[in-house]
Amino acid sequence: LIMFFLAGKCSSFHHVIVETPSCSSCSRSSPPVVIWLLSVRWEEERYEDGVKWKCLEHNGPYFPPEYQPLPYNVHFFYNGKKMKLSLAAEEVALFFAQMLDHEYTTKKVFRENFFRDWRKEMTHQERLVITDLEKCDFRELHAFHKDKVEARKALSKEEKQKDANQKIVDKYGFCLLDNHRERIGNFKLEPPGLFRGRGEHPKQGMLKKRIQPEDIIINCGKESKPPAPPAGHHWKEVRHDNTVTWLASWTENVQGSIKYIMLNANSKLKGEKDWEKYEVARKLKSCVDSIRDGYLRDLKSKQMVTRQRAVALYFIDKLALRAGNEKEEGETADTVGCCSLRVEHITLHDELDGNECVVEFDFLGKDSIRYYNKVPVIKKVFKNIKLFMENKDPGDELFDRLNTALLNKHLSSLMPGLTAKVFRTYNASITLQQQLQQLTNKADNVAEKLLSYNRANRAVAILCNHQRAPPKTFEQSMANLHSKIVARKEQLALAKTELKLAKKELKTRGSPDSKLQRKAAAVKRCEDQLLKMEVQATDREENKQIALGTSKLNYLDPRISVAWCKNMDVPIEKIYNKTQREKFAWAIDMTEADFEF
DNA sequence: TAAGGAACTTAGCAAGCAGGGT
DNA sequence: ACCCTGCTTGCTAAGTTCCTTA
Repeated sequence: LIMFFLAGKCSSFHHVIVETPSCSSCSRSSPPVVIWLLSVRWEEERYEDGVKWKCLEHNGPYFPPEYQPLPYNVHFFYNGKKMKLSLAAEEVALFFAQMLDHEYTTKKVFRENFFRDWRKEMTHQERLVITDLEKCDFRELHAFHKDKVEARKALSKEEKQKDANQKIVDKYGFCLLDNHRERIGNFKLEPPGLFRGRGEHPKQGMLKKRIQPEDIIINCGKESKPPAPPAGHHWKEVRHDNTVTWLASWTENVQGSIKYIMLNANSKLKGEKDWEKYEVARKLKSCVDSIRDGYLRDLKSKQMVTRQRAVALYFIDKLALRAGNEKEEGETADTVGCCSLRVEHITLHDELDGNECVVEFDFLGKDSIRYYNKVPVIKKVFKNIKLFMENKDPGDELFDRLNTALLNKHLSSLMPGLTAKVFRTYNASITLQQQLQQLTNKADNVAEKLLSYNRANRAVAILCNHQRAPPKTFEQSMANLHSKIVARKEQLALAKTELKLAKKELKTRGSPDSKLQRKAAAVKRCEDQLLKMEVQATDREENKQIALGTSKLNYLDPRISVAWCKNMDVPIEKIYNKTQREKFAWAIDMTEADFEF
């Protein structure tokens, strides 16, 4: 061990138990002796530029089960008449039938796209007959599907299905990367179905085809045995590219984009990348002041591009907007980010609600989530925006001279590795750290500490606009919680009177002390539970439309949270569930209480 | 420099599941 | 033992960024 240490192969000893035995006769201590080595952090040799691994072995993707034809007593009807469909047409019909409970199957675009693609799967004969979607009756298929779901629900307690599933995971769920067994993130191929984009997607309803082995490129180590394709099939290609991290890829037919099978977030490869991301963000912390000075200066530039870049950066920094690449029209839902903002997305107010120079944002961002915000900005920014909007139509780009490539090129010249998205990471993490400092008070109990943590998390989620639809049962569950609180309050009052009674009894009749203690404990228990429930109610109410998960998983340096837990004496399990702990194992392992982002 | 391709991160939804309450 | 509810997990779409090609 010491030889490795001296050779620089091992940078630190983790969990090494050292004992200093004393001599039994003279009781002097001997030099420390390493008696137990639990784990050592090895400084594994860095691979040369761009190389991600040396050996990679896996069993390829798991294919979804083949289509099972409908039973004889389930019928499709066209124009009121029973009609037996070909296997291919039947499969696609069932996709549609399965979705019938969803509102979007009533949407015009969805139906048109579905019908067009469905007809492509039909035989010539079928195509001649089936010419109008309105005359199609999928009700029996729909009912068949619902029965199947019900049946599976009842069956799900049976363990045998779990067994089969476990076998699949064991075989396909892991790979061997540089002699480490690593979990794969998405080893199951996406099953065929109807595409449902988010928002008003022009391609919604189109058929997402079944992926064949012939569509798949396998990536694995040169020396390793490539996975075997399903019997009677072959892979599109087997390659050995160790500059990338994916194990398999294919081109998806609806958007024509490439999809990948990659490692789980808890893998070494992903963990290191995550750590790097936060290190870049921390580096931004050390130079963000001069970068801010820079773009504030640029607001006065003679060059229009420079001014637009400065205003865009101001938004990205202050509001944590995404970069906003331009998108091909008609291929995706109409959403924008910073650089692709259009005139119609902002309204300027010289004065609003007692603030001067207010910019009102209203646009659809990623996933067609609405961004709505009224932001007071500095005068120079306000004037510039006015200028950018002059003589433009609502549909014109606000930053007509700017795009993400230009912006990122500038950013990387200010700091290596700096891009627009680093600002989101940086501002999210620094906000969490500041909020935790402000909100947490050492005297709080665990429940209140956690409320503070969630509030800090919430501040970040609001900044990043991470929304969610309030759960359908939200009002109901709030009401339930409140009635429970009322009940608990009554119980508390009761416990208190009983305690008083016990006290009196003790004075007058000298009844046993243990009874008094029991009653006091009951009051305490009630108070604790009441507080816990009240905190929970507050938390839930404040969280109604906010999604905390995304920021926790992708934007907040886990070391901030780990250090906070250590300082606050809160178990890490209270803020990270099992998956999250696995993903952030690197941070949980290395972070000391004095960590500062 | 524009356009498209490739690789990887970020995102919300909903099915599934576990754990608490009755 | 059972049911409900809220969290976890899987899923896969939708972004960003960097690279390649013309």
